[in-house]
Amino acid sequence: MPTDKITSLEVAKRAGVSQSAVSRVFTPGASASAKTIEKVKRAAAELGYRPNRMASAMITGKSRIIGLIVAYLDNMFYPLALERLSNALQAQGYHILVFTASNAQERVDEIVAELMDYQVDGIITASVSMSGDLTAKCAAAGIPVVMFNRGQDGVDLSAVTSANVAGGRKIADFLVQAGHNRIAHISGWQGSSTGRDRQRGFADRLAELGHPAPQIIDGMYDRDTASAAARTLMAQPTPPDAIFVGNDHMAFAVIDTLRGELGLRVPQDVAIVGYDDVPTAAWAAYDLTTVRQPVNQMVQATVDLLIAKIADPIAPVRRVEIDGPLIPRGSAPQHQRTPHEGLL
Amino acid sequence: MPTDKITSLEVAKRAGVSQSAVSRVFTPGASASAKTIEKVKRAAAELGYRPNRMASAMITGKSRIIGLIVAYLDNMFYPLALERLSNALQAQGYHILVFTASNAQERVDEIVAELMDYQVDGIITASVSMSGDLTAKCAAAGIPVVMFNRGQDGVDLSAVTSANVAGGRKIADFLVQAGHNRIAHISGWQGSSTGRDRQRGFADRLAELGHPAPQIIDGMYDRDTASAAARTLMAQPTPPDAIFVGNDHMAFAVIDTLRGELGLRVPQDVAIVGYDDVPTAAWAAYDLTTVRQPVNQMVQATVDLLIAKIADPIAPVRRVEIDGPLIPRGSAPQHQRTPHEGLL
DNA sequence: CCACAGTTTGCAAACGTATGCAAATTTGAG
DNA sequence: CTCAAATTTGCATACGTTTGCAAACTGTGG
Repeated sequence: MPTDKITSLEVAKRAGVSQSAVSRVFTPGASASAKTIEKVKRAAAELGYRPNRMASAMITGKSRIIGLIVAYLDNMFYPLALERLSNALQAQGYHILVFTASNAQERVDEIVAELMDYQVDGIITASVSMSGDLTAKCAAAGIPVVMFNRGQDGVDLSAVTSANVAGGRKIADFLVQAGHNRIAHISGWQGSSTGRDRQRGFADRLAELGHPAPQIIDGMYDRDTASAAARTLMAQPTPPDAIFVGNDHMAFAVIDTLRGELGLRVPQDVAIVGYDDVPTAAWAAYDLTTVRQPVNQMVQATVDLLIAKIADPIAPVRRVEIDGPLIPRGSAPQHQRTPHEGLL
Repeated sequence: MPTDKITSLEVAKRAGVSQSAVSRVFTPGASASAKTIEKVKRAAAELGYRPNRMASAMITGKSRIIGLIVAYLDNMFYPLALERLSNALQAQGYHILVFTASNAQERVDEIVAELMDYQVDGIITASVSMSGDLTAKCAAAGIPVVMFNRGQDGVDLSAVTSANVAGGRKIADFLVQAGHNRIAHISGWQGSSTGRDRQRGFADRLAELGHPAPQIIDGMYDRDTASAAARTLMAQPTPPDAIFVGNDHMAFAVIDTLRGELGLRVPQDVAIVGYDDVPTAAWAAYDLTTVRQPVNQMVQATVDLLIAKIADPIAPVRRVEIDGPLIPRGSAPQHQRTPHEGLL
């Protein structure tokens, strides 16, 4: 082992300075003369020295690690967000420690405890909710938390989401404009703010436009549940001619079920609109009309909020909502629909 | 802040023992009397004490962090692997620190340096290659490395892959059996062992069966490149009647291009076979015949190899290949094909 | 009741870095 | 060239844990 463990002391010895000098050269805010910097950098380079982050973390309390708690990775929206978050944080000198929380609540508590063991500088939660006392614990420990793509009432945590209510409204406008009059909704999980908000915006806007309340089934953000919901909807005497599905992941399942299992045409028999605009939505097989969640902007906002809170613990809690456009594609055409009674 | 920083010393004081006793209670291998354990655990619980991992990491050199270097997350195979790896490692008390390597080689070097800063106990690389001197550096630093879903020649690193050569052969057998005689291949990136091995198994087996060498285009594991390759193949005077595409991710693009853009029928005009069996392959829109990569087994083998190497640095380097079945689906039916001259 | 082996315990010294403090050095103005 | 102000430097300590060592304690057979 030629280059096993090089400490700042060895570098100091070789550079002919004190250990503190070496430390200062590698500490951003510290003062050192140009001459010292030069000598130390040279010696460090020759020995292949790099500061030991663990030692540094212990003394400063800053690990430069961000804990990410994530539940599902099968909805492509999250892997993408993870990738972008990781890149954005790497650019700032942070890295992501991943914690997968199958789902259950008590697991989240245990996970946060583990996170604190690692002295993480901040926590990002994605597709998962934290209990109130847990957030209290984080606050007490002084760990900034930002919720990504999920809000939570009655908890003073920063959160970044897309403008879900506005998105739901856009879809209502779009479907009404396109001439649909039997409109249904397979909603996102009603236990999540995203699911509720999208549904609320959608239903409220339909009501404003004088449309009857849409039939709604909770799809639970689950493919099978969404497929079952689609079957239920279409088995009725007067099936819908348009369905807003609470996210793209479920929308794909719904389209598969309609086309493959029920022999229906999308969009001719039923128009389908999703939410997220994951890459697959643009694939020809689905060509899904959907509302885009601007991942990059959401990621940037999340990172900014977190970094700000780490730098200044007094930074205020904020709820950021980022608006995303409706992307019209083939599964729900934009133009006025020719009158057509669909199935019946 | 009620519970800010509780150290082992405070617990010791409250429990009426020495600080070392507290440490020993929380250190698996250490000895402590039942009475002491009881007292310490009680005091720790009352104060909400948890050992500081950073301090522990500094002194033992073990961080219980595994570095994961991953390039793309848009091929669903990797998010799934990440999720499974994270779960498997969490079960062993380890966690994953994510490093996204866009792709470039020099980035990987920098990333490994950063990894070493964090004193990671081990490294898993997925969809990315390490240079030889880099592996030397890791070996020198005593950091075990396991390559996931990628082999590398001339480098003594442990690697876990599926049986790619065998998989390629299975596909050759399958397509020949189904009666195809104009067989082409849009290969995985030839810079990767997976791409090369699948191609080799496929081409070798076709030759063994007395078939002419298939036409091969490198799809680079990229959707656009694969689509372009599909266009090129089908634009020929005698287009293929079956294409083996190097992974599912590209196969979806190929199917979209064939059906949407070229107006061809899959499987009637061209049969398509993929590789990976990501969840989307089972979706009705694609219903893709493919060779399954047994993610769970691959993950388990990876974790086992890594843990073994961490526990015992002398553990031998191993190459594990796990065989996966061909999953027949609609994109390339199993039964004998009725004679049919396809396009021409 | 004693000697002895086996446990358990506390003491103190690490681990590698950051940082307050005071001494030493450099800088700049007059 | 001188002196004060500003900057740089080294010393020593602290961070929270693990661990070798020797002392104290436990239980056992004679």
